[in-house]
Amino acid sequence: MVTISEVAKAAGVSPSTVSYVLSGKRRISEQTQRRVRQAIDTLGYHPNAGARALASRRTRTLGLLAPACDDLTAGVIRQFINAMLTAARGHDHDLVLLNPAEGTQGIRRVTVSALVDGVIVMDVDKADSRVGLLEELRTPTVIIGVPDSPGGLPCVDLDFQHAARLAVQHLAQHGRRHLALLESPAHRKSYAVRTRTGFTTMARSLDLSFTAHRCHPTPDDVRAWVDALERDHPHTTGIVVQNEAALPHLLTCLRQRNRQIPNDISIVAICPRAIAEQQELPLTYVDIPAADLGAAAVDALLQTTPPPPVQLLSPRLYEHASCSDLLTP
Amino acid sequence: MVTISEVAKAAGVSPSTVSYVLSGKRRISEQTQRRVRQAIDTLGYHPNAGARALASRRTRTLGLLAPACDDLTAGVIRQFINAMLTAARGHDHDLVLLNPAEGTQGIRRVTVSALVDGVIVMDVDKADSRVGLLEELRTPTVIIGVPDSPGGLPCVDLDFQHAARLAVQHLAQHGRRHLALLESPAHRKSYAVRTRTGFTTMARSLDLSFTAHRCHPTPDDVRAWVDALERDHPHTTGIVVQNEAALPHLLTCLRQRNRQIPNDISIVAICPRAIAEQQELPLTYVDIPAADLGAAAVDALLQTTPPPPVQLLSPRLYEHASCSDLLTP
DNA sequence: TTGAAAGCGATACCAC
DNA sequence: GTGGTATCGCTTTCAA
Repeated sequence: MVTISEVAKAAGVSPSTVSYVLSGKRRISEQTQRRVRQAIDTLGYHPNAGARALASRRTRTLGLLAPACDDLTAGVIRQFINAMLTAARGHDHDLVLLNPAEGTQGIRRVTVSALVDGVIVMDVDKADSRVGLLEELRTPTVIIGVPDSPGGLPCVDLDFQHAARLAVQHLAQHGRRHLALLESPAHRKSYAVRTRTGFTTMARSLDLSFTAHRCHPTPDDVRAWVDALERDHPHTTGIVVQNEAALPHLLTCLRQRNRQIPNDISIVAICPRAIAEQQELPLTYVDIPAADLGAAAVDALLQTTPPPPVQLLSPRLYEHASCSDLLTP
Repeated sequence: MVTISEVAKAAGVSPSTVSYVLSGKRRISEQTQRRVRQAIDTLGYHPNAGARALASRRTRTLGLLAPACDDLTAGVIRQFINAMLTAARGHDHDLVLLNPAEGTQGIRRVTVSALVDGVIVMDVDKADSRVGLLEELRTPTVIIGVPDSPGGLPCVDLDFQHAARLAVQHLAQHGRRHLALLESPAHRKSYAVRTRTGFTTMARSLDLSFTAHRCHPTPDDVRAWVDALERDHPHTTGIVVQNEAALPHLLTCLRQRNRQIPNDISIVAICPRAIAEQQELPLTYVDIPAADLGAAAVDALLQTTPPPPVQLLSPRLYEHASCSDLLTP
């Protein structure tokens, strides 16, 4: 193992000088800097993470509490994780995965054992028990999502309310006056509620009829959801899909029933672009910009300036063939 | 921050005693142990990770190099990650995510900076540049997958050759004598090759006709794949799907062409159970036991006894409606 | 512009 | 069965 002293010796300087070259916290002459960097390169020196953390009281590591889902939403989560990993590495930080199964204790452990400098919490419930603990621990924290009482913890999220409004507005502009919202079963999550709020308020204000129901992303449940829709709201001509995992099943089901998209029924999904593009037909969608959100979360955590309490990214709608105005009412 | 000395003081013992109570490397009287644990609990003590790593030269952290895919295979990857996280925590270890984008330098960095005690590498190519580096670094490593020249690095994987044989055998038993293999585009991965090998050898030995082609998991490409199949091998009555992300598109496509499953054509997928069960019909599948594989990898990394060079888990086939013998040839 | 040295908090060896 | 303490490799203050 090559240490800072060896580098110092090789460069003919003291260990502290090497340290300062690395941290940039002191002016070092060009000369010396070159010699030190030279030595670092030739010896292949990397500072010992433990020693560095011990001395500086900073670990350069972030904890990430991500949901443990294994269904189709995994793709979205994965995009978030990738984005945050890239952003963290961009700030010369590492990412350790926290186990959701350990709940609140896991967070406590990594923070009080000084394994991480901060924590990013995804997938918070509207009323989330972890929020209280995080505040109390006074560890830098960023939440992806917006719990009912963030209690001072900075939140980063897509403006789902706005996203739903965009979707409704778009459908209305294309002549759809009877809408349905296909919701995910995650009714405890704030994004679900905010989406529904945006959906209903916009539908009301445009004087549209509407209905909204949750549905598990399984073929059977989606079929049942469509059954119920056709029975109770047979005039529905537009569907907003908040439950991205249900998309393939929904499209399958509608096709089996010979419901033409967009002629018989239009669809606007609220989901990441990658998901929308994997579907069997070109979907009009409001993007969930996972990469931007992940990067924003990491930046908020690492910035020296305190981040805004709630940072809602503006949604954008991408128009494709699943909603256009071929309909002749 | 509560330190080991404070715990020691509170318990009326020396710091070393506290350390030994925690590590169990020395016999400590019941009495003392109770007092120490008591103090630990009331003070909420967790040893400082950096200090511990520095003194013990072990970080209790594992590096995980997972592929950064964001498509449907993300679900599989996520299962692996969950399994490994759980297994690692079960051994009182943490997991840091390595950035595939940093390639070989990332591995070097975390090992020489003593951020991790070992590395798990997923998604290795048949000929993978990282293998050489890992050997040279002499960091404990486990590979999930089997590169052509593991060069002494332990490998853990499903026995894909056997898995493909199971699938072929099953189709043959149900009267299918003309088979196709729907491969993923990942022809550089060893599992792809091993699957194909198992497929072809078993098909030959059972005197079946067969064909195998790669396909991107997009609706269009799958449709083209089916087109080619119907044109060049119109008698095909059984498909083995190695490309799990293409499954939904394949099922969609076959349905659109009124090809009944399993009467007209049978399907056996090689994929994790969770994927198989998300499809629109009950698939017969050979399970990729991500949880078992992940756990096996972590165990291999953390066991004191050197792991076997190549550990191939036996596949198991689960029978459902996508392959049964309703066919009357 | 640079060096010396005092910690950081745990481990594990040497004593008893 | 327990205590004292040198040590791990780095950061950062104090001094020059």
